Amino acid sequence: MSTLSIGDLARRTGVPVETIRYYERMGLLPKPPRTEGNYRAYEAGHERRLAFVKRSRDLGFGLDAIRALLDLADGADRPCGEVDALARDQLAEVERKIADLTAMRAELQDMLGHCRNDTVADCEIIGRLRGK
Amino acid sequence: MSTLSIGDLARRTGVPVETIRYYERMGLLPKPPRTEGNYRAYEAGHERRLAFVKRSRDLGFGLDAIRALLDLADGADRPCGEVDALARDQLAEVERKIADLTAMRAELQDMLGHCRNDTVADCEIIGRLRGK
DNA sequence: TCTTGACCCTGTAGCGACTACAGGGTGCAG
DNA sequence: CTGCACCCTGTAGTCGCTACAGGGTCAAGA
Repeated sequence: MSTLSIGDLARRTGVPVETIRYYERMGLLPKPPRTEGNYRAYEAGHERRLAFVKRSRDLGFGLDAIRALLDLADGADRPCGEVDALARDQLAEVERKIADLTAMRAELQDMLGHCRNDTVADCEIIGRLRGK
Repeated sequence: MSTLSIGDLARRTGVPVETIRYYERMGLLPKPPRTEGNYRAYEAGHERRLAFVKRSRDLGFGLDAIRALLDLADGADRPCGEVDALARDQLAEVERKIADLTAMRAELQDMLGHCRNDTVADCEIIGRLRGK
């Protein structure tokens, strides 16, 4: 056969077996045909779809957005404005998180830079957590 | 009275009422005394402690780390090496997240930069999600 | 043939840090 | 005395997995 077990698919895509089953339950992957012994039997189309999901997850898209992207990807003739909008929303979200984390990093670095390694009573870090 | 209701405390600290009750259940805040009508009655010490928790959360510390920081903050005479270590761990975590998000941002920006706003079939974004 | 072990199945519970009810009680102003 | 804002407990939902428990399947080796 040219079919893949769920374990094969997991190895090829780097997505854990449990996560593949989870994506199926969430409606991101179609239910594959089963073997006589009730094992899932995947084909190349399933692997491509899962790879799409994984790349989208790696870019931080949520499962709802990925469902939408998959739907859009299936309609070849439609304009890609909606795809663009989803990507833009995701970029905005990523930039918001970077801004938050950059502020945290600055404060943590500053706290650590002032640490004189003495007792907790005089600790700059504790002092700032208590309210500067 | 100089005591605060949970709503007062929420307004003063910017921490939602439900979250304050949650922190109490999680052992981050001591159980406050109650009024006759079974309302929580907070004092200044509670407000300081909650402010400490909030500042720590704003820096991204997890609740376990905050519990540890609170314990350390109470022992004034001990050296602050453990505090330092917790802050360093947190900084490393923040830097890891920034690195991940920065890579996502670059890829999203690149995808959007190549979008020629035509049909989904030729869409650069979809194309890259499918596997470049 | 039997057994071992790796794999697969379903269903459910747990994670972190909240958030959102449902279904009730309290307390004060008009 | 009647609203209404506020408070109480307890439980369930969020997101995206992850980790069992308790079983079934299947191929290789003794």
